[in-house]
Amino acid sequence: MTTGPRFRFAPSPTGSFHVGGARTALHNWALARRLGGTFVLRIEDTDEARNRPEWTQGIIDALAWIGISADDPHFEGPHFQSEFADAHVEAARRLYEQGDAYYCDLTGEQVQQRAKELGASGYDGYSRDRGLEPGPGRVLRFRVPEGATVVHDLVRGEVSFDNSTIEDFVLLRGNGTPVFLLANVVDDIEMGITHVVRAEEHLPNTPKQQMLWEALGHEPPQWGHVPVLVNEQRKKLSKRRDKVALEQYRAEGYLADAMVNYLMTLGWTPPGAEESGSEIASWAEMEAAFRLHDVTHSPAFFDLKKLAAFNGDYIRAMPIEEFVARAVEELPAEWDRERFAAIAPHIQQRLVVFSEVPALVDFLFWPEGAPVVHDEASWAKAFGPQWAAPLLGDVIDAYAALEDWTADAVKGALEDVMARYELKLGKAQAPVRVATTGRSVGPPLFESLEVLGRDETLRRLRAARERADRAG
RNA sequence: GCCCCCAUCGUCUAGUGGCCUAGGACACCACCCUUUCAAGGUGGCGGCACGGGUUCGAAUCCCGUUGGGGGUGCCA
Repeated sequence: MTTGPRFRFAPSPTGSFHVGGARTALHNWALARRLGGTFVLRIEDTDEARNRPEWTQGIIDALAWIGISADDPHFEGPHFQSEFADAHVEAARRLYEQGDAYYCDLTGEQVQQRAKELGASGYDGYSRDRGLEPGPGRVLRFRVPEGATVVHDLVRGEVSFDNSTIEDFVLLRGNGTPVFLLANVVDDIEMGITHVVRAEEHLPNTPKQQMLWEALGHEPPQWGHVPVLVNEQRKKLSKRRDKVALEQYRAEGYLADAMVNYLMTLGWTPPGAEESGSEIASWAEMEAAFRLHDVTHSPAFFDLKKLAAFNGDYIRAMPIEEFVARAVEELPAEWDRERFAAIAPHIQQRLVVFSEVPALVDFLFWPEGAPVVHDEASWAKAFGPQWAAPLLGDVIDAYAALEDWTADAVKGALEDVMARYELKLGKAQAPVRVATTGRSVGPPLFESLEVLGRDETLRRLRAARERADRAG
């Protein structure tokens, strides 16, 4: 066990990694590294329905993707909650023997029934002084002491709870298994955790857990509750309604650095943002500057548009070789890599996510001689004007006669032709673009045609000319 | 219902009593550039929820209201 503060990240395996979890993991990671401490990964695997080995690997992979590497000396784990099963039972036994907990034979339904009759809000302490022994179906409940519990939170300061509003909560189920509240605390004690940084939804659990730490004879950890991430309805991001799987963003071609940078701006401002007019910051900068004290107190909307903007920025900032290497992953196997590399510099600044790559350049990879499928709206617009078809004819002649097939030459030839029609380039390029790419938007035309090659360009141009003539 | 948290442009935020006629980013709009679309440049729109205090002075401190959120399980 290392010295220094010990942070923990304790996800339960569910088959996908939540972006909100990613953010708290990042917070813990930044703190653990900056303070020379340890980031402990503990998988909360006690719910048997959620225990699958591949899910654990999924968590490790997701963490690694956002830079939290299991190979880093500050990383410890994975540990599993199930490792501490004996300690959970032992802690419960101790609490019972100390008189800090007692058994109760009421079922959940009976508790509700009583509360209803009494007009109380929850369990009323019915078995507190009944001296019940352990037994099947009997739950162990914590005897909440009188007074108040004050939680010192690194994000929000002092939060105080009147203990009379906290019911005697369950520690051990009727079947003897521990509930989250107990297991979580015992795990943290066993692992020597000093800092519990997690989402705000756990704040109401905190006084209960703090009492448990104290009853078990330990000084409670430093707490830090960061605000939750919400959707446009301002509800907590949920797996059911919202796109929350980190894996999905990764698959769509979001860059890990962009995701990390964006996530960190939620509830916190990276250093230098004000002066530079940019929230783009490296992990090293953010790690060095991150303080829980500076984290905002209110929920943050997870904004896809802003994430996209970050991603576009990061894509544009990539060295071209790196960009090509990443973009190529999106291409069908049969597409020529060299041909793609030739056009790559022209699409880099037009991307938001990498999954858009194939659709941007597909016209360069259609099988030789295949008919161009024209987008009809684009065709109608480009070939609406009277001059379009004749101009296309002249362009064909000019291209056929061209000595060099370079972007500059191709552009020059079109300019010569369009001058006779008294057209501007913006207009004149339209029929050529639609004829060769099928669409009215795309990468720069002449560079594209250079890559396409003279023969294929001419073939597509002639096919379009024929179609235009046929239409009259 | 009860407990807790929160409240600055549409969104993310800067702001910790005077530097604020409230700054930045994303989005949006306009213009410039231009080979379509982007990118880039310039400019614009737009906010301290409300009401009381405290103070010479409040976005900043206190109280209340309203509004949002979270929790309230023998889930985690």
